[in-house]
Parts: sequence; structure tokens; C-alpha cells
Amino acid sequence: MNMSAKALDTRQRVLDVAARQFREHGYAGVSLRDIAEGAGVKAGSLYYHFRSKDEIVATVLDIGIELVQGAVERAVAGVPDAAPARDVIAAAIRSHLQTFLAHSDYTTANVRIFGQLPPAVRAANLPARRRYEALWDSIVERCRARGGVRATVDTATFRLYLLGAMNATLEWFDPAKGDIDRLAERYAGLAMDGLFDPSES
Amino acid sequence: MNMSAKALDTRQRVLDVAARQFREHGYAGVSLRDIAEGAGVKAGSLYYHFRSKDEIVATVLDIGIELVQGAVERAVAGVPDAAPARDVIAAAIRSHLQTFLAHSDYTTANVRIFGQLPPAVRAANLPARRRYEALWDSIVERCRARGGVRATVDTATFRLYLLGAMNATLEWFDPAKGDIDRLAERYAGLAMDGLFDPSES
DNA sequence: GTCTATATGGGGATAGAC
DNA sequence: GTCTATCCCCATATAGAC
Repeated sequence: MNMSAKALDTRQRVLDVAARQFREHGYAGVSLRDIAEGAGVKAGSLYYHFRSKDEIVATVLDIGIELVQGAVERAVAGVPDAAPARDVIAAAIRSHLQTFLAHSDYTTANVRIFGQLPPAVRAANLPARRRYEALWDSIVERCRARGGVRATVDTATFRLYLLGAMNATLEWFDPAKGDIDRLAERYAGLAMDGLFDPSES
Repeated sequence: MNMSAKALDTRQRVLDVAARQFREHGYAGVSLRDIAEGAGVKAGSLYYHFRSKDEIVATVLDIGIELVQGAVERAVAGVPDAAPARDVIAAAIRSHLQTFLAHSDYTTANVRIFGQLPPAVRAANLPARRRYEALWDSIVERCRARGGVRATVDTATFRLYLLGAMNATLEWFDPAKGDIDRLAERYAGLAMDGLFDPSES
């Protein structure tokens, strides 16, 4: 990889601008001319760094999912083996929300525009999605092994339910105004214990 | 309203096709020529029924949210006053999921593409969104008044959490393959009681 | 109500200079 | 590495015939 610092800088700027614009206007709503202008280059120059518009969005998708995957993996690995199951799920939720919202331009691509992309782009990113789903399934199963998980809860259903709730935060939560740790605490409480107090209802 | 049956038929076909295509390709990814072809007319003819592409997508947004609003309102109104709070929230969840997934082309516009639309279109649909949020807040408060809701649960946070989880089902749930009542039962269980068994952890 | 024809502007991608 | 220039195609919207 003999890329110069200049090329890396431009490439990163292009990706940052593309991620933000895809989030705001959708994939088809952003032109390569728009991205180039935001990155301070001309449209033709993009083809030195990427082969096509599809390759740009595919890279954005990959970055978003890999950032969150790595953070959540490290977070759950850091929970002591002797800790209760509640600590595992709480750490995973906090880590997902923190990383997901810290890089929301990139992660939004996975949530909001994935379903609108050309089939070839979606197919290229499926393995990364499957890995992240498998990570969450392993987290839930780890909790189940430690005891306390309700027997009627299906692992895949819970994973889809919780990730749906967490990923929707990008539509309304503003990290500049709200406290992510407080958000994570509340979401963990709802995920683990639900709306009702078991002793009263 | 002296619209002929012919005009109404075409208008409805245009909206159905537009909703489906917006879902699949995003707002900017669908041309009026695409919509016209799907509806069996020529592009110029769309302007007899709608003033612009923006007016088409605004109509799709409104239809989606009004369908769900009406269904959930009727569902919670049908729960007896003497019934426990659990029955209220379960009825609301079942009704939201049933209607939301039954008209998923229309409701997807509200979830997936709202954030990518021109500001004027978003602004026009904000009142309907606020009404639906208020409906859910009133449902949660109604449960709280009947007792059993955990004191630490914030109404707006729970509403955002639950609607996020439910609305994400359109990304994976296929009504042709899955049982919506079973899905609603599982989601209601997770929303009301969470992942853990309170007696064991 | 729907058509054809057209005005006007923007799209992804490529070639080759520097 | 980045530029300019360009190929070829498609976009929304309008005007006026039928």
C-alpha cells in the first residue's frame, strides 16, 4: 500500500462528506459532483480513489458496521466472567449506542439507505451484517447461560427488537444535547425489565 | 369533489406504485417516468392528479400515518375501562404492527425516507407525526394511571424506544411468511417485561 | 383525463493534459 | 493526484392537441 498522505487525506474527506450527504439526501439524492464539491475536489478526481459511486457507498457501509462491531466486541470481552448477565447486556447496549451515535453519518447508511441500494452493493455488505447479528446472538446466549433470561424469549426476536429500538435513536437523539450514558441506562432498563413493575401488575 | 371513477382509480394506482418504488429505491431514486410506467400512464399525465413529485410523496406520507393512527385509536378505545394496563399496551402494539405491516409501502415512507425529503415536505407532515406521538404518550399515561408502570420509566423515552423497535420490523418481517399476531405477542412481552425473569436475576 | 413534444438542467463515467 | 472537457443519458415540469 504505497498511498501518499495526500491521497489518504482526500479519500477520508470524500468518505466523510459522502456519508453525511447520503444520510441527508439518500443515495440517489447525492451526485458525485455534490460529494466532490464538499470534499474540495473536482468530480473527475473521485475516480482516482474509487471506481464508482457504488464503491463509495459500499465503503461507507463497511466502515459503519465495522466500527460498531469492534467496539461491542471489546466491551463484552471486558466484562468479568463472574459478572451477572445484566452487566453483559448493559455493556453491549452502552457500547453499541456510544459508537453508533459517535459515527452516525456512517451508521445511518446501514440503517436508512441499505434497503434502497443496488442489489450488488447490498450483497457485498451482507457478510458484515451477518457477523454483527451473530455477535448479538452470542451476547444473548451468554446471558442465557448465566441464568435469568425468560424462557419464552427467542434470541433472534430479541436481537431484532433491541437493535431496531437502538438504531432508531439516530432519527431523534442529538449527542450534542443529550447524554448518551443516560440514554444507554434507560434503554438497558427497558430492554432488561420492560415497562411494568412485576410486583404490582 | 367531482372526480370521476377513472381519475380516482388512476390516482390510487399512482400512489400505490409510488409508495412501493420509494420504498425500494428512495425518493430521489424514483423518477416520475418510473411511477407513470408502473401505473400504466405517461409521465405528463401525472400532473393532472398531482402538482409535483413532492405532492405525491407528501400524500404517501400522510396516508401511511393516518392509517396507523386510526387503527391504534380504535384498538385502544375498544379496551374496557376495567381491563388491566397490560391489555391496553398489548392492544396498541398489536394494532400498530398489524396496520403498519399491512400497508408497509406507505408506512415505510414515514420511517425510511422522511429524513431524506425536502424540508418543505417534512414540515407539511410534522403535525401528523406529532399527533401520533401524542397518541402513544396518552396510551402510556393511561397505563400509568391504572398502575404497574415502573416509576423510573420516562414516557417519551419509552415511546421512542418501542416505536423504534416496532417500525424496524419492516426491514425484516414478511407478513406472507410470518404470523403477525405471534410477532405482536412477542414484542408486547418484551416491551412489558423485558429480557430477564425478575425472580431469578 | 391522457397524450406528445419539448424546455432546461443535471446525472455517472471516461480520456488525456498537467 | 487532480484537473478540464466531453460523451451519452435521464430528470422535472410545461404547453397544447385530442
